[in-house]
Amino acid sequence: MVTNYLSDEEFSMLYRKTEQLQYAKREMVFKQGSPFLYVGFLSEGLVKQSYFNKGKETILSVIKGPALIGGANFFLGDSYFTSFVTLSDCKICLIEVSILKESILKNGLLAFGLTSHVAESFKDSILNFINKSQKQVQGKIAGILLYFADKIFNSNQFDILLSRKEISDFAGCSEENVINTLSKMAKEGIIKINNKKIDILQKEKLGMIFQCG
Amino acid sequence: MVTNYLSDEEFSMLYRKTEQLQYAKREMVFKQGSPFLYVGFLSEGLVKQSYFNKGKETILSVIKGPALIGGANFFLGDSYFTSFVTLSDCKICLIEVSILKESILKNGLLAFGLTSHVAESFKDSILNFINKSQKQVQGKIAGILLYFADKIFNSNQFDILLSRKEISDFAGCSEENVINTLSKMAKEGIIKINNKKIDILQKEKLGMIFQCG
DNA sequence: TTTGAAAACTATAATATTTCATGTTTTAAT
DNA sequence: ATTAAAACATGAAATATTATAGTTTTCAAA
Repeated sequence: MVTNYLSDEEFSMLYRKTEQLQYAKREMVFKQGSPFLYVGFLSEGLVKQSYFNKGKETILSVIKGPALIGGANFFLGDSYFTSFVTLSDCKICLIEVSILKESILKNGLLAFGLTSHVAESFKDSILNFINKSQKQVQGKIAGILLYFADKIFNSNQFDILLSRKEISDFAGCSEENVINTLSKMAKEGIIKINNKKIDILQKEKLGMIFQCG
Repeated sequence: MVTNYLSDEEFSMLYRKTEQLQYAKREMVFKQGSPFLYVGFLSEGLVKQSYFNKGKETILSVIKGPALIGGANFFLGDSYFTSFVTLSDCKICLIEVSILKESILKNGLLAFGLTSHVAESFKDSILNFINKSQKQVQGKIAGILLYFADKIFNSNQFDILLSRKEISDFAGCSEENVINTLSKMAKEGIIKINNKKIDILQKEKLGMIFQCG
């Protein structure tokens, strides 16, 4: 965690200047292209990170608190590289970039910690893309379902907070393909779907599809 | 450039410990998974960066000197995340990680410079993947050709140093699809191919294919 | 509770991509 | 110069993906 690298003084400095906010589902936290003024500490909730290009959305990741969001922009220029939108109610602290920057220049460890965090999240995104680029749609979708089950909800039964369109923007395929693939999996008894509620019935089989597909 | 952030003392320190090496075409510089001991300063030549997974190669980027290679591993663990292989004869300085690390801890600016460089190259990779995920094969291949023409060789006539298989590992499609697409473009008079030598005849058209395809 | 819009779904047709089989050319080593 | 291996090429069949269009379901506002 980033806070591990802060002295008490630095922490209270940041904390005093910090605003903790409550966000509803589907609120924009940071908008791609707008001035980079805050980094967010997502203490509770789920957020999607996406990139928009010619009206097309690509979802880079779904992030679960506690986590830092927007940190990568520290090293990328003056405006947000991607958008962050809540998928559930969230609690987020906004930390002023100018203040965090001061702390970073004084505290090499904090800088290294932040950087490592940013690099890791980049690495995750890239591994995700590599994975997708080597798989067919059913494999990608199996991967997304397993990700939600194991990394986000720690349960085989969950409410996938993304629409079918969004799942397709995450997987990198058409919406119909997502719908078809999910229906087919349901027919084969691998999952049960009830709108956005998903129940993984045969996890090993789903794992196989992810590995092979 | 990274050297901008070094004091004279630091520079000579690094320089004394540094080995400048001559690499032939198709030599491995850093191997994915091996211990991260050196960062490379590629002063001359071309290098490909790839990730291997279950025997499948994914080419992340083709890098032209002068450039830093392997820097991202600073923030990613103890072994190389990707492999780097020369595509042409190259001159590369190997810089010991332990020594660079010392300099970085002492010099916040150097740290920030290195980090920004790393973040930028991650960003490029991600944009590249996003681009590919939204395009069909002809669009991806057009993009690769334009990249070589504009970013690497500054000429519409060049020797693409990748095999058809490698182009497919870069574009994310099958080898035959690359071959077919290139042949089709040649038949339509958009490019001329003679084995690895490529001549872009109708750049606007290629640009259109890149944009639309 | 009704109603209307958005989202989810389905089937089918059209398109794109991969795979496979086969043959040719190029390259590099002897 | 010869030869084996690798790279390149081609076309056709099989498969995967997208596009189109119409239907049903869901959800929230009136």
